[in-house]
Amino acid sequence: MGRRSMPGCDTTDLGRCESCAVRRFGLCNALTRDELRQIRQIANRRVYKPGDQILIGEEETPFFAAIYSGAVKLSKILFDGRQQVVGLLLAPDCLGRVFGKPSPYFAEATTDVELCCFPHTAFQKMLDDYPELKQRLLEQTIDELDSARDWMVLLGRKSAEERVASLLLMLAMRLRHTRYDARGTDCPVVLDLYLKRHEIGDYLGLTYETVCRQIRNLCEKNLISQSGRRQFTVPSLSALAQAAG
Amino acid sequence: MGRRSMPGCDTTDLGRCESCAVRRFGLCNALTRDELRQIRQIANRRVYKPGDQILIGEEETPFFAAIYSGAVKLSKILFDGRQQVVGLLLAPDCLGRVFGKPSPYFAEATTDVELCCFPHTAFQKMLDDYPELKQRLLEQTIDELDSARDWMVLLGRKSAEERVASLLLMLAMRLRHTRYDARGTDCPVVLDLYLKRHEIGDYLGLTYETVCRQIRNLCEKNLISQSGRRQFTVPSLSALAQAAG
DNA sequence: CGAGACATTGAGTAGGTTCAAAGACCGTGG
DNA sequence: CCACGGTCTTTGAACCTACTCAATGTCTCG
Repeated sequence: MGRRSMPGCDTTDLGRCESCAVRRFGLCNALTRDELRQIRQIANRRVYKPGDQILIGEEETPFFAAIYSGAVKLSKILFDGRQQVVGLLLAPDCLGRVFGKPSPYFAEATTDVELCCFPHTAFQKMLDDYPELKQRLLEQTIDELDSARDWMVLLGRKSAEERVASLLLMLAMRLRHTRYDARGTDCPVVLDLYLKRHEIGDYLGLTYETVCRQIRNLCEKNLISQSGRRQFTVPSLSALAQAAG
Repeated sequence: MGRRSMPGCDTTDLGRCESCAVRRFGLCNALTRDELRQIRQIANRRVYKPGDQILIGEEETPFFAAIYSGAVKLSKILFDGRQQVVGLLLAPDCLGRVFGKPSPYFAEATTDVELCCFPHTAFQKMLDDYPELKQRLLEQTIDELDSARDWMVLLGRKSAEERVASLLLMLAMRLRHTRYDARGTDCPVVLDLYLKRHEIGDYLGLTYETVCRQIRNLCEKNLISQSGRRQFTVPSLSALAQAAG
């Protein structure tokens, strides 16, 4: 597994909060201007390249972080190497444990990633001081739980084709949501899949060969088209949703 | 699906908090005596029989509840009837949505169940007034998220035999934990599976026939023995853990 | 241009499903 | 108390989806 470069780590420079997805849709949305100014003080920025390990299963978590940009793959690995991706974290999501406990997951950057990291004790203090923040964290955790359970349905009960369709649909929906492209509900969506075929397989509980074949299937049915190896166009979300179960 | 009897509903009578699992290990553990006295006031008790629907997908949740006794099956159903159980809730667990949003799950009693129910607004006020309580709720939600992700590994990557072994292991561990049977780590455990074969299948992403066959397998390997149709004895947890992956 | 990683495609196989039938258990009522 | 009906469970045989193994193709980056 790629550990190509050491994760960079530099401090400050966060006048960027204004345009940040975490501020607009995520955790920091629960903060007033003053509180935001305060959380900036304890935050520091880290950047990663595709393939970098951000967290290593069972090791002490060094921080709690919000994702500023990029995509992070969260996974668990069985003793014999079988792997299951348990989450794909994008822009306004959070990463790591709140209370400093070791996180039982591996987290790997699948694109260039920028994190906004908070040291545990300082962040815990923020949580205690600002109930809105803790409330927001609770809500986000509940949403994550819902997604995890949706994925359980996918893994337990859906066919290979439905799984691939579901993944593309999920990403398309997310994209539409954070971009606020609320044009007519059913216009074409172009989306980038930041994952290799192998990783898609580990996310969907399939082998990569099966993923290939099912992508071809969906193309032949005109439910999607490939504009690049990892870029797809979805002509109709509702048609895709049909195929996703 | 069984809707055999109307759920009963009576009020008060909660001097039972002292011996309650929710008090000892769950939410109420975060409260002082005084605060407990207060939460009692807003609580009311509901009882259900096996097969009763407690929550119906997408309907407004009538309450937030802690489980006093019994087992509740949480599931999602696909348009064509395929079902996936996404959680099995036992004694100190909680049920329903905190903020009154509709819960996207079906909840069904699989044994006799007693719930301790809190109306939304009153409970939300408790949460706002007692940060410890909210903290506890957050921690429990994180634990649930971890379990859900463990289940994703099971559904995505484990064989039928490993799945059945994992389920029994999980229940045995839970049982040992709440009963505080900390005798030598590896003594025999007797456990009741409150689920029919069909429900086990829906939990493990298998058909009930496969569940049957795998139970037989495990018996033949002496990893478990059946003492009743739904009661099993696990001679060695560590041996079972081996088989569970 | 070549090497390596990633993706695609094909053929054969296996684990789990489906379909079918028989057996065990439980509560009910004669 | 036993017989009956329904539900749940067990077992068998055929089938199918997704996996495995293997070869070929394509992209990227030095």
